Amino acid sequence: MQKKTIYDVAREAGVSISTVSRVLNGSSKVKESTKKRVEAACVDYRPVASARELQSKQTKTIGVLINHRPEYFFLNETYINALLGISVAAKESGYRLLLDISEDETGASNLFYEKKVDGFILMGVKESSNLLSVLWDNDMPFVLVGSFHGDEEGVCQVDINDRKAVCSVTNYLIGLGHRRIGIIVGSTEYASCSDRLAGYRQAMEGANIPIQEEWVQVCENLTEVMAEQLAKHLFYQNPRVTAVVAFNDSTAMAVYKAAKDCGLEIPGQVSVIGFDDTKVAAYMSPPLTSVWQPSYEKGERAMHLLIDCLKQGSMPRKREELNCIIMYRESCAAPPEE
Amino acid sequence: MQKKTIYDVAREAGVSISTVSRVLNGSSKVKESTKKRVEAACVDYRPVASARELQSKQTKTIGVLINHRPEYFFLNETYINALLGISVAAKESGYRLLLDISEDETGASNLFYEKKVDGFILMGVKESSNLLSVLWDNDMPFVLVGSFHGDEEGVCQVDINDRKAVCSVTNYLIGLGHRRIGIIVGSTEYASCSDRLAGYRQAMEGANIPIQEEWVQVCENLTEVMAEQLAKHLFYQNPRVTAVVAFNDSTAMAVYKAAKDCGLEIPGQVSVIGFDDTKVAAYMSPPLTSVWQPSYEKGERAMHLLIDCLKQGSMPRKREELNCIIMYRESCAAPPEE
DNA sequence: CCCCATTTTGAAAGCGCTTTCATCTGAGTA
DNA sequence: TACTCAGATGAAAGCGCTTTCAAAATGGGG
Repeated sequence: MQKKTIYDVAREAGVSISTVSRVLNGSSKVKESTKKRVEAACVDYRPVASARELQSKQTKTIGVLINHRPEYFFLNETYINALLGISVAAKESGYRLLLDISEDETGASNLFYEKKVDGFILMGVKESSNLLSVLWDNDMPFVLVGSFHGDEEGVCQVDINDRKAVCSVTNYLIGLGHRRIGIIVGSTEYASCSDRLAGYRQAMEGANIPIQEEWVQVCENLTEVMAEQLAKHLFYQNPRVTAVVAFNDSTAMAVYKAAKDCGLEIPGQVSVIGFDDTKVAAYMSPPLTSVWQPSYEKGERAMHLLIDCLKQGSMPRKREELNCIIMYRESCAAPPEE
Repeated sequence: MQKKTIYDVAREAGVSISTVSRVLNGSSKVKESTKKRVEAACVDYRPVASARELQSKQTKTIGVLINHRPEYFFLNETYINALLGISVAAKESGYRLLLDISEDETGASNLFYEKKVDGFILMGVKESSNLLSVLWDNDMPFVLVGSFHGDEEGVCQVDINDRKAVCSVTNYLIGLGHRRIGIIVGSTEYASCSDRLAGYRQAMEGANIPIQEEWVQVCENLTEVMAEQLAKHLFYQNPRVTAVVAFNDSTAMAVYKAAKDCGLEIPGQVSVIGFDDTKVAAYMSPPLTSVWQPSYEKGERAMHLLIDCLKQGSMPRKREELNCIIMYRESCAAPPEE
C-alpha cells in the first residue's frame, strides 16, 4: 500500500493540491464548504515532514544539547529534569526534540548547518565555548539553561542565582557557628561552579572569616570518587573543617562516605550541605540539607522562551532568574565544641 | 550570505551537480582527480538534510521513545543510562536521535507517519501496547530495550532476565535464613514487574515456602511515597516480614525510610534488596545490596542491532539477554532470632 | 588509427510539499 | 444588464537534493 500523498487527497476532494495545502496550513482563503470536503479527504493522510521542511524552511524541531563528559558516567539529574520540562513544553506546542548528548559541540553545529532544527536549547555550556557566537552569527535562535556569563552582550537564558544560593547556605552555616567551612566544586570552566564558589567567598568575607585556601577544593573532573578524596583532604586538615558545602548532592553523598570512613558523625562533627535537592537528598541518612532548584521549570521556561522567539522572529537578550529554595534537613548542626 | 548549495559546489568544481552528489555519497564512479576537485569545492558546504531525506527516503535519525508517566516525576535512571548508550552508539554511526518522552504512543506514530525517523528504540513498553503491531505492519524497524512479552511471535529486543535475577536474590535471602520475605513491585502491565514477581514466586516455591498474599505488594503507580506506605504495610504485619525485595533502588530507598520510621534496623531486623544498582546504592546507609543491570550496554546494543537492521533491510525477531550482577553490600543479614 | 567495451559525466526528472501569481467566481453596484 | 472587485481556486515553479539514463570520454586491442 502506497502512502497517501497530497495529490491523493486533492483528487479525493476534487480540488487542487494548492487548496489542500491551504487547509492543511490553516490559510484563511478557503471556502468553508471546500474546507470540510478536504478535511474529510485527509483521513489517513500524513504530510511527509521532509517535503514540508524543504519548502517551508521550518522543521518544527528543537535541538537539545546536553554537555556531558563520558567520564562522569551518570547524566546530571538536573539536566534530566530540565529535559522533562522541555519535553512537555515542546509537546504542547507541537515541537519535536532532537537530542545531542556530548562534550564537544560539533553535533550542534551539524544540526544547525544541515537545517535539522529551528532552534536550540543548550545545557551546561562552558565559558570557553564559541558555539554561541556561531549561532548568533547565523541567526539561529537559542536559549541557555543554567549559568553562563560569556563575552556576548547577553543571551537568552533561564537560570538560577547560584552565587546567591550558596551565599545563603554558607551564611546559614556561619550562623550555626561554623568558621572553618570547606567547599568542593567542579571546574570553574562552568559558570555554575565559579558562581557557587563566589557565593561562598562572599559569605565568608561578609562574616570576616579569612578563607584558608586549603578549604577550597576545585576539581576539574568532579566525579564521586574524586569528591570523596577531596572531602578526605578537608577532613585530614588540622584543625579540620567543621562543615562542607558540596557542589551538588552527588558530591554530598561522597562527602557522607568520606565522613563515615573518617569516623566523623554528621551533623555532630561535620555539617554537610548539598545542591539540587535531588531525589536522594531526603532519603540520605541523615537527610541532607540541600538547595532545591527548579530544574523542570527551567527547561519548561526555556522552551517557552524559544518558541516565542521562533514566532516573533527575533530573540530577546534577556535573562530570567528562577528562585531556589533551601531545604533544611538534618545534615547541619552547630560545630563541635573545641 | 546565502547558504552554499550543491550548485555552487558544482560550479566551483566545474562539474555537474550529479557528480557532486556522487562524491558526497561515496559513489565509486568518479575519477580520482575530479573527486579531489569536488572535495576541495566542498568547504563550507553542508547539504540540507530535508532535501536529502525527501529524495533518499532516509532520515538518518532514530526515534527514541521513553515511556514516562508524569506523576513519577523523575525519569527512571536505567532509562537515562540506556539513553547514554544509545546516544554514543548513534553518534558513532552518524545517526541522530529524536526523543519522545511520554506515556501515550501518539508521538511515536507521528514521527513514523511523517517519516521523521528510520527506526525506533522503545523503552518501557506496556504489555497492552499496540504500537508494536502498527510498526510491524508498516515495516518500521524497531528494537525494544527492556522486558516485554507481547502477543507477537517475537520482537527484536535487548533485555535482562528479570525473573532469574530476582529469583537469585530471593534465594540469597532464603539462604540467609529468611522465610517471611516481602516484595514490592509496580504495575504488572510492565513485563519487568511481572517477571520480577515471578522470580520471587519461583524462589519461594523452590524453597517450599508458602507465600502469604500480604507479602506481595503490587502497586499500579509505584512512586516513592507509595512505596514507603507499602513497606509500612509489610512491617506492620504480625509476624512481620524479615526481608523486602524492592522493585528498584528508589523503592528500596523508600523501604529504608519506612524502616527508620518503624524503628527497624537494617540489616539487623530487616534485610532489603534493591534493583538496578543505581548510583545511590553504594552510598546508602547501610550500603544497599542491589542487582546491577547493564543499562548502558542495553541501549548501546539496541542501537547497534537497529543499525544492522537498517543496513540489511530486514529485522531479526531475536532477543538478546544481557547479564545482571548481584552487588552484595550490607543491607542483608540473617533474620533476627524469634 | 579505428572500433568497441568500459568508465566517467551530465541532463533531466522527480521526491512531496508551499507559495506566488494568474484566473475564475459571484455578489454588489451603477 | 454590464462592470467591479474581493474572495476562492488552480497552474506551475521551485525548495535542494538523488538517481536514472543516455551521452561523452577513455583506453586497449587489432
